[in-house]
Amino acid sequence: MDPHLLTTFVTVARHGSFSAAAAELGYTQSAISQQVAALEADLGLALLRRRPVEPTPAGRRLLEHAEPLLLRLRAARADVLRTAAEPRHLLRLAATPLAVNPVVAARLAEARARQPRLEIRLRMCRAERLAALVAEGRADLGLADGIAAPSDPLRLPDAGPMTTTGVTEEDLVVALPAGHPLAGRASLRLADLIDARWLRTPLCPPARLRDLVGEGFPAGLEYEGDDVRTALNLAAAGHGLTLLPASAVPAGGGGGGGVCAVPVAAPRLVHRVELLHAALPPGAAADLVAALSG
Amino acid sequence: MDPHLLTTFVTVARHGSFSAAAAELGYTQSAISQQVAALEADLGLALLRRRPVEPTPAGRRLLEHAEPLLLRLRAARADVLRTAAEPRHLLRLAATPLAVNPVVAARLAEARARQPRLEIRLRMCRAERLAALVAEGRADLGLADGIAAPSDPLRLPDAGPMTTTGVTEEDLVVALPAGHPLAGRASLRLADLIDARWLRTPLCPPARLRDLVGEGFPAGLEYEGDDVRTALNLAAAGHGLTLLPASAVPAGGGGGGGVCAVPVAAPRLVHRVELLHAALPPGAAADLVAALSG
DNA sequence: CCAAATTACGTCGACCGTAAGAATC
DNA sequence: GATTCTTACGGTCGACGTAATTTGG
Repeated sequence: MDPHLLTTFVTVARHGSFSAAAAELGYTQSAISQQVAALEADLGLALLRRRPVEPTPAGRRLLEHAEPLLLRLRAARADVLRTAAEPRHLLRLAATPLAVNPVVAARLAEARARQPRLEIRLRMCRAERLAALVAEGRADLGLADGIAAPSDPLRLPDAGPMTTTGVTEEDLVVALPAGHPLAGRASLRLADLIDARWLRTPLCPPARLRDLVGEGFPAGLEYEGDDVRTALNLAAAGHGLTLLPASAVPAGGGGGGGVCAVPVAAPRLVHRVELLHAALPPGAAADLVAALSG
Repeated sequence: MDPHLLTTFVTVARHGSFSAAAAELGYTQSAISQQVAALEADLGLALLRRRPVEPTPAGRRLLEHAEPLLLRLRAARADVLRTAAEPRHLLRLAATPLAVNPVVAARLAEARARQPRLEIRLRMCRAERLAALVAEGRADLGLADGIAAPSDPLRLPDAGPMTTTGVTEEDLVVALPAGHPLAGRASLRLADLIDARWLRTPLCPPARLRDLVGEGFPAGLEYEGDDVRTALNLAAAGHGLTLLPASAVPAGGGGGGGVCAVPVAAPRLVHRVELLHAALPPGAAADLVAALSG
């Protein structure tokens, strides 16, 4: 179970070819063959079927383990090395699309006002990748958003020891087309919407939606992008409902096409933004964390 | 970052001695010294201060990563090997103290009635260790209990890809001494108890309690065991309140000393039991999982 | 001065590359 | 028969043990 052999195995499985893996890793075919053989000998069972090269059941199981394992290994290395890094003034921030709400943006501004030398590079990414980015040190700080019960932490993929801090919580609303029968309501319950069509978008993770609304709700349009205005336009046009933080839906229901935001009364849920970071690089990071935490 | 070197490093740190680690691992002092040196050279920084032997800040950080990392490595190996294991009729079950409630016990009985050859060895353990036990294959199935919002999964330490299934959810009650001012109430809110003294016991994880009740509640007695009757007796005697599943508190408020169980009305919480398992060993396991899932 | 970690050095084994040998499409 | 993986074999480098050396209490 040497990580070295594990990466080789993963690469071979991904390419479906020993020679391609050899090319990528800078080894000869022969070495790859020996490494795979060594791993199989170590475990005492076949991991790959040859010609065509594809994982056996045991191999598939190992693949499920190997990826997070290697991620955590890289994360550990990055985290330890960070303790000896020199101070930086450029902070690389990674955020999910809905994480930079007005409050977060304002706090970032405060921090920059207090620390003129502070530079921030903000990069967007999906929630699943965010923890990995931060863990591996490819981002210094992460801002993740999600739906949770009030004061409950978000469920983020575990990529090793990391600090998570709640930043904001705000009301959750359902974005309805202006003409929808429930559009005028002061609030509604998700249970009332069990038959509604939902917009499938990474803005509101489908897995979470399934938990909340129930299994097998009729799927509306699937929008693979993460632009909020596009999602709102789609919602306004009746392609499906969306769960969004209140601040993401323009007030008054005006705008282009008319969406109406109705707060979710039950279950009690909030849209939560969380800050996550591994060991902080010395420098401006600690101040920014403090500023964001409020 | 060879796991081999990592285990050596962890062992040295735990013993605070190179020679002791050498004895445990079956190496010479010299080898240990070289291994630690190799790890430090690889990372480019000191991990241990010598004489006395204790971790540097970077070393402490690495230790935080190393333990879960090595656990996951063992877990991966065990999981893959299990795919090739021969069928077993003895199932090793691990459970947290409150997980085997009447419903779970009844379902276990059903399964045994249907499968006469099925043997079950039940072993108790704390929640923190349960996921590790199952992941490493030292138990085939795990039954974990905890407090969560209705239909929300439990927060278990992540020890790799595992299947979790909800088994039961039941009401959560506060165990109050019979004479307590709130004892007669039909229900109460946790917010009402913010100033109460709580019994600190692994039966109700203190971390979770802090989340629910708030920071810095006055700590009552700390009970390190996990016997429910003892906890009830302590609660009856006024040492502090406890959150328990309804079925754990004898009805009628009678019993030895008098505790009164008052359901928790807000926040909406349940006591949840979850079944977790990695790859199922062939044999009776799948049936048992089905029986427990209801 | 003693216990304990480091360094020096020799040996053995692991791993990779070259090259020849199977196996499958 | 060509491509692709496997096996054979030799060289190199790394890892461990023995033993001498240094360091710190």
